[in-house]
Order: sequence, then C-alpha cells, then structure tokens
Amino acid sequence: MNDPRRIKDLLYEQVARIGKAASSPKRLELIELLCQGEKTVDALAREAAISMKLASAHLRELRAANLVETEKQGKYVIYRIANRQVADFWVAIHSLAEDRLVELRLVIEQMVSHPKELAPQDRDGLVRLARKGEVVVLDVRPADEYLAAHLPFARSIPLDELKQRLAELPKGKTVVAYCRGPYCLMARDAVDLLRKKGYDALRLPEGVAEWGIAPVR
Amino acid sequence: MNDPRRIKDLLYEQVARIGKAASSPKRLELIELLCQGEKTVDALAREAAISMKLASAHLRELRAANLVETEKQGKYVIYRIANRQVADFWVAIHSLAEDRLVELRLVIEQMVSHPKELAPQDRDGLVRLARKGEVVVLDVRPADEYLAAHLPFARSIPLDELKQRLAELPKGKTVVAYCRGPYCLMARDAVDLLRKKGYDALRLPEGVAEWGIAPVR
DNA sequence: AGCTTATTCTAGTATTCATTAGATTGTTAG
DNA sequence: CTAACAATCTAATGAATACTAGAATAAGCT
Repeated sequence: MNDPRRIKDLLYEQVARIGKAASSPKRLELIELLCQGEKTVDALAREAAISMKLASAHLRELRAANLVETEKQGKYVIYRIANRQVADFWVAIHSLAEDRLVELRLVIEQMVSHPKELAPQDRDGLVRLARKGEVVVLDVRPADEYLAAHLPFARSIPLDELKQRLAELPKGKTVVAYCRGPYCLMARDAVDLLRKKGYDALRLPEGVAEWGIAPVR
Repeated sequence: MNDPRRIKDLLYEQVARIGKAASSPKRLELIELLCQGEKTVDALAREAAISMKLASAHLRELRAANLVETEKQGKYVIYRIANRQVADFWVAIHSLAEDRLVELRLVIEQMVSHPKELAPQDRDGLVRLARKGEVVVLDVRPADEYLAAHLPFARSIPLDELKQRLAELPKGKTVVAYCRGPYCLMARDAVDLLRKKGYDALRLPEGVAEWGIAPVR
C-alpha cells in the first residue's frame, strides 16, 4: 500500500483499462454485436463463433471495465452496452484503425469491394430517397436486432429468410442492404443473392452504430 | 501459413492493434504528450518520467500501430502523432474512461477539484471574453508546446517562469489557466500560485486536444 | 426430486508484454 | 580521430493474458 508512484500514473492506468478491454479481437467483436442490441452469453458465443466459456471470460473483462451491464432473466444472463458512448467508442476505434492501418483497408477491399458498394457519404440523401419510397432500405440482420434499432425507413428481412421472401421486394426499385457494419458480410451476401435474382442492389457498409443509433432495451 | 481462421477475425485483429497500443498507461501518456506537439524521445522520456529505453520501446509500439511518425533530425529522432484523428482518439478514450470509471473520477476529484475549476461547458463564451480582453487565457505549458498549438487568444507563460513574470498579468482581470488537459497539473499549480499572489484565477481542465486543435509541424 | 441447460469459477498452460541491463549504431562536438 | 550523446536492438526476467478443460451454481423442465 505504499505509493512511490506519481499520482498521475493512476489516471493513465484507469484510461488504460478501457484500452485493455479494446485490445482483444474477440472482445471487439462482442462489443460490435452488443451494439446491435442486448444478447445472452449463449447468443454472443454463437455469433462470435467461440465457446461459451471464452465468451463469458471476455464479457467478464468488459464488465470489469464498465463497458457492458448485465441483467439476469431466469436461466439467462442478458448483456448490453452500458450506454451509447460505448457504441460511439467502437465506431471511433474502428474508424481510426481503417484510417491508420493499410492492412485493414486491404482486407476490407478483398472481402467486399465490388461495383456494388454504396459510398457512405450522403446519409441525408439516402433517408430522403427512402422516405419517398424511391429506394428500399433493407435490414438483413436477425429480427431481434432490427427490433432493437434500425436505420430510418428500413424494413427487415433477415438474410436467412431472404430467399423465401423475395416477393416482398418491388423489382423496379434499388435495394440498399445493410447489416451490422463494415465488418459484417450479411449485406454482401444479400446483395449477391438479390443481383442474381435480377434486382438492382447495393451494399451500405454501415450499421446502426455508425449512424449513431443506439439500441433500445 | 494455413488459415483455418474466419476471414472476419483478420478485421478485428487489425482494430485490436489500436486497442493494444492504447492498453498501456505509459503509451497513453506519450500520446497525450505528442498531442501537445512533436518531441524527441529524450524529451518524451523526461516528461513521462521514464527511461529513454522504455520510452523508445513504447514509441516503437505506437509506430507499429501507425499512430505516430518519426523524422530523423541529426542526432535526434522527432516523434509526432500521425494526424489529428489520433488526438481525437485520445480525447475519445479518456472521455469514455471518465464516463465509465468511477475510480477515475474519484482520483481526478482528489487531485484538483477545489472551488477554482472552470466548468468546461462554454467554449464560445470563453473565447468571446478573451477576445474582448475581459479575461486572460494563460497557457502555462513549455513554450514549444504553445508554439505548436494553443487556444484562441491565449498568451504563454510557462509554469516555471510564472513567478518571475507575474508583472505581465493585469491584476484586475480573471486569469484562466490551462495546460495539457485534465490529467496535467501545471494549470492547477499556476492557479495556486496566482491566487496566493492575489489574482482571480481559474483552471480550465482542457487542452488543445480536447478543443480539437491540432499541433502544427 | 432428478435432468438439462446457461453461466460462471478454478486451475493449468502457452504466449505475450513491460521492464531493465548491456551492447550497438549513428551523429555531433572538440 | 575520439568522446559524448541520442536512440535502438538484443536478451533476460517476471507478470499478465488468452484459451481450454473440469467442477460448481442456478434456474427451468419433466
């Protein structure tokens, strides 16, 4: 309990707790998932493709940094991000990474970039078109994530139901598909399917976190 | 070189490189120092109170994450942040830490909070008063940091020259002292000194990074 | 009550990281 | 050229971390 450290060190140590939480790829993936809406440990583990034990351990770290909260509901434990600032931080750190790390930009390009990307510049324009019904904004995430938060005027058809529900989409209009954000491939797959079926489809490489829309409980 | 990993993992791994860079207290302190302006390894080590070897090792990490750049000038190596987005990230992570971690707020309160704090709400108001000359905005950081970037209408008197240069300050006006940001104590010490000498002095717990002012090369 | 499922806790291991000391490179000053 | 200094590199150490497996809780379900 002696303290030969500078008082200042205590401050940076606290900030570093946030950095530590953000220093593991898996934890970042969990944060991104939680930005879509609250989820159980089980669901998080499944979607991040890790064991529940490991998910639990990482969530423990996130909770130790006060970035997420939990609520016990019967057999399940529900995790959610502590507030929208956490989602903003996720956007800030992945944006900075995209800005600074060529490697990241290369991987992103390899993964998705075809002529079917929508430049993420003009949000107001997209909303205006969607309001007038001139484009269809399509949320292809699981239904519960759509319920927790979605882009303005978006309609929900989860990716795994898309093939069966194609009839719901008007064929003349451009479909703008989005999912969890730039690292999620559901919208890419949706666009591939839609184009194969003759639709005019584009991928919006942004999600609710990037648009600053916080999930509701 | 086999790759049984999901392609997605590569993305989060890249983002985690930024998180790793931000997971060490010392590296965060170095980033904050570099937000004040470019510096040599030697200067950084001195101001962060660590050995040059350790500073060099940490700076190596920061450069590996592309957050800082270097330039060799004769015997010295000059480090600077790669761009203003890095400074914005520093502000984002320390703000999130202040929002989420009670421990951090407690340490900050213990360190500085007296009745002489200026609430950091009204920047425009402060600038207006400073423009009209109704308050003196005083930058107490070392002179080179003032030259690299400073708040609007601020004048420079480094803390260690303040005692000798008190005559430069008009006694009737409120002096608003600032330094490197909320974790820096130079402004606090300046305010203590000024009040002891009969000045009306307040501490602004923000610096150029928090105001979004990037240092010039 | 027993059985199943969701979650956490405890150990154990392999790996990574922070830090220090010693040797090395490159540059300036005498 | 040599001495002094700035900075980096290498190697070594102890501490922290990610992940796995096994046991322990705890809440439904039958």
